[in-house]
Amino acid sequence: MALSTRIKGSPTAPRISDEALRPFVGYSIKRAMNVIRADLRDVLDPMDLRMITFSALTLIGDNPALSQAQLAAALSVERPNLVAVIDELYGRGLISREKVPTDRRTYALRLTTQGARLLARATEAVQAHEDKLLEGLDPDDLATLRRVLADIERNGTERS
Amino acid sequence: MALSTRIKGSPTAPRISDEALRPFVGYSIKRAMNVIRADLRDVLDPMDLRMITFSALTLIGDNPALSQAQLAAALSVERPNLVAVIDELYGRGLISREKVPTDRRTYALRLTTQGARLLARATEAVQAHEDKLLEGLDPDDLATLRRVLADIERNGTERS
DNA sequence: CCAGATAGATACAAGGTATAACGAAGGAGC
DNA sequence: GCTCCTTCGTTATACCTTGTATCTATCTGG
Repeated sequence: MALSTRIKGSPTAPRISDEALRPFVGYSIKRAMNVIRADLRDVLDPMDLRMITFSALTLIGDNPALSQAQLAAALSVERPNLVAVIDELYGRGLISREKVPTDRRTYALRLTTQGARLLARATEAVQAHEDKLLEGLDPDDLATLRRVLADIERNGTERS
Repeated sequence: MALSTRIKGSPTAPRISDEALRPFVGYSIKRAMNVIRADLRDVLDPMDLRMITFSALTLIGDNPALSQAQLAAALSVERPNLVAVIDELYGRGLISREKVPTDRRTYALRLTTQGARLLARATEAVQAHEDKLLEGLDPDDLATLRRVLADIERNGTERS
C-alpha cells in the first residue's frame, strides 16, 4: 500500500512513501479503523445512528435491564460520555428507562419495540458492511486477527 | 445471549457481556485502537507530541522536501487538518518550510536538526511502547495482522 | 448513624475528522 | 497571449470522540 499511495490524477506530485510508519502496527490499525469508520458512517447515517448509539442499542438488546454504568463498562467508555447517548436513544423512543426499586440511583435500560426494529435493520446493514469489507479474506486469517487484537487489548489494559 | 450472572454478595454491579458486538471485526479493531491511543498518548505527551505530529515528523524525515499535500495524501488526512500540525511543528522549530522555485504554491518540508533529534527520541519511545504492547505475540500472527489490516484498508478504499 | 463508594448528570477541554470556500499559482488547449 | 480548470495552502465551521473534575442523590459497610 505504501507504493500505491497515489495523489488523485496529479502528474506533478509524485507518490510519497509511508514505509517509515508501517513498522508500527498501531499505524496499520489506525488506517484500517479510519476506513471502517468512514464506511460505517455511510451505512449508519441513513438510520440516524452512530457507532456509539448502535453499539449501545446492541448491548441493551443483548443485556436487558442493564444500567448505564454497566453499559459504560462493557463499552469501555466513561460514564459521562454515555449520558448524551442514552438521552438521544430515549428521546427517540428507542429505549425505555425504568426506575429500579432496589436501587433508586439506577435505571434499567431496555429496547422498545421500535428500538428492537431499528436495531434489527441496523445490524443487518452493519453486517453487510462488514461482509463487503472482509470480502475475499481468509477465515483463518480473520480468526487470527480477532485473537491478536484481543491480545493487544489485554496487553494494554493489564499494565495500566 | 448474555450470561449476566448476578453474584449476590458482589459489592459492585455485575459485569455485562459485549458478545453481541464481538462478531464485528470493526468492534475489536476499535477497542484495540482505543487501548493503543491511550498508551501512545502517555508515551508522546512528555515530548509534546501527538499521533499526528509524530506521524508527520516521521514522514517528513523519510521523505525530505515533500509538500503538505503529499504529506496529507500519504497520511490519509484532509489537507485542512494538516495546517495546524505544520504550523505547530514549524513554530517549534522542528521543521523548515522552503519556498519551491518551480512551484511557488508549495513548501518543501524538511526536518531541522532539532526536529531530527526529537524524532529520534520519539521513535525510540514509540518502538518501546509497541514492543510492550506486542509482547508475547507470535511473529507470524503479527505478520498476518499487518497483511489482513492492509487488505481491509484496500477493500474499503477501492470501493469508494 | 456515619463515612466512603457508586450512579447518573453537568460542564468543560482537547483531539480528531470532514466539508465548503477562498486567493494564489500552475497547466492544457486554443 | 488568454481562457478554463485544477491544485496548494488556508480559513472557517461542524460534528464526533474521549477524558477529567465536580455535583447530587443514593447505597453499603461498620
